[in-house]
Amino acid sequence: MNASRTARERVRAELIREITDIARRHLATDGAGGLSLRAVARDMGMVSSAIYRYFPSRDDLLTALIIDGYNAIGESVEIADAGCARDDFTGRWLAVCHAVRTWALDHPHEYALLYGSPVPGYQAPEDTIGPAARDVVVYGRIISDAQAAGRLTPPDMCPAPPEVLSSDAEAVRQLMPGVSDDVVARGIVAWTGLFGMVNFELFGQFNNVITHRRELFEHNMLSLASLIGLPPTPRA
Amino acid sequence: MNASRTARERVRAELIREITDIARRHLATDGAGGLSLRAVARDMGMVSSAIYRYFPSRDDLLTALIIDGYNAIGESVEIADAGCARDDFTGRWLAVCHAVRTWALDHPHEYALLYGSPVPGYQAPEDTIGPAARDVVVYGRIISDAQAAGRLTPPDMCPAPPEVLSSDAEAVRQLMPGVSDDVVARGIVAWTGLFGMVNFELFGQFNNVITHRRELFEHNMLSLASLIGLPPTPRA
DNA sequence: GGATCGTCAAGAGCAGTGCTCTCTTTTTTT
DNA sequence: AAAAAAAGAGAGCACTGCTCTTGACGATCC
Repeated sequence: MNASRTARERVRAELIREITDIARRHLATDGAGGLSLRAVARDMGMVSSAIYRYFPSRDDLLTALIIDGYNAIGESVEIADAGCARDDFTGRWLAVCHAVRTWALDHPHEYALLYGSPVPGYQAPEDTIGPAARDVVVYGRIISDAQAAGRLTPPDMCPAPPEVLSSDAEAVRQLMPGVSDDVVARGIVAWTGLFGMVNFELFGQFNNVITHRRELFEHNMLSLASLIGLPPTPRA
Repeated sequence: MNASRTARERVRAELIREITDIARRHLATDGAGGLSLRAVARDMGMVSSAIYRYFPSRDDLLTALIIDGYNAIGESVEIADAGCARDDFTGRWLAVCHAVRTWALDHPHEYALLYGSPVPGYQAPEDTIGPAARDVVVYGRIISDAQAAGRLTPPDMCPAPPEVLSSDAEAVRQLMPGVSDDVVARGIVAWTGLFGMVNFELFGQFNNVITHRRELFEHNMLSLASLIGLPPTPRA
């Protein structure tokens, strides 16, 4: 009985996979707002109402795509980090930055779904916060590793973070154990700066202004690396 | 004839204003995707097709809202900057940062329209690039003023920007005359970092993680200020 | 083996959307 | 006053998300 039930379940799982695949294709071409259950159903040779057997609502389909997206960019970041020498902290940071940017440029609509404005009327459920952390976990490990190796020497040029931020810093420190509140704050600057750059490039703020985007991006990521206190050059 | 013609035109202008006002209210509550011409028409006691006399398409209405939004945030930034002592460069930078953040928090959906993911199927026309620059013009003037006053001393901690970026730097330098390529690049880091922070806060990336958001924001903006080379403390 | 029950596809239908057309009314111009 | 321009009203098209009912298929139990 277990086998037979699994047979059904397997068909179901396969259909769910096919639906999300087609939906992702639609997402890539038309964006989140253009994602239509009926169109997906048409592509599958199904009638629209049948889709609702698998996804109770359009938002549930979106949620599935969002989780997949977080996992995809997270995996991409993990692979990029894994391809670097463990003690090349700046290189690992740069690799992570380029992985984020490249993935974003390759999947603009999916990226917009993850890091752009929330889809109107859609509220991200709790299921998304786990996979959402995959990329930042990698980032935290880089900082933490550099700190442990004694290679983190942030330039002192601005006041330490105010006392009131210590509880927040403590929360973030779970991702990057062993670093000071100051480094936590700098880490947030760099991380948000990374996504700020990607957002500007992807959402059109650089149009008609910046042409050598990859070079500017890399240079700016190096600036942020030095703000964190990472060694000035990769492989140094 | 001029007066009579103006009479009609005045009614027309008034109606356009009323449409955009109602549309903005809908935008504030339902977001860009929930903006419905029919709903706006209903609120005005009009029939839906009549709206098309004033805005040929939903996208044109969106464009009007976007231009208004850029002007609103730009004006907000201008006022914030104008409220500071001219030689308090770090204070002016901080004021601009807070103006952007406050406006974003007060008008989240409008902000998302400007700096979030592009609305699906909507392509921003050229009309939007003028007003879009209002805030960054203020920013550029702060940097430029600080440079002219000899108060811009960027810490040297990372390599200068590569040669290939000089043409892009030249374009950006129109906003901040008199500064080096290095400062231009740092300026872009800070500017994108500002919006990166606001995006993270507004789009939910800080949920369940950061609680003292204003304090963290201000501290991080000070970090970025020191990266640019602005004096470490306001009013110094 | 046959009855039963859960799962699924199909279709009709509801309320809503952007947008286009035609027709009538109102206002301006001549 | 007549002609012309502008605006409102309404019907209609194609589309959307979603719900409900109907009928068929397949696994399960006696």
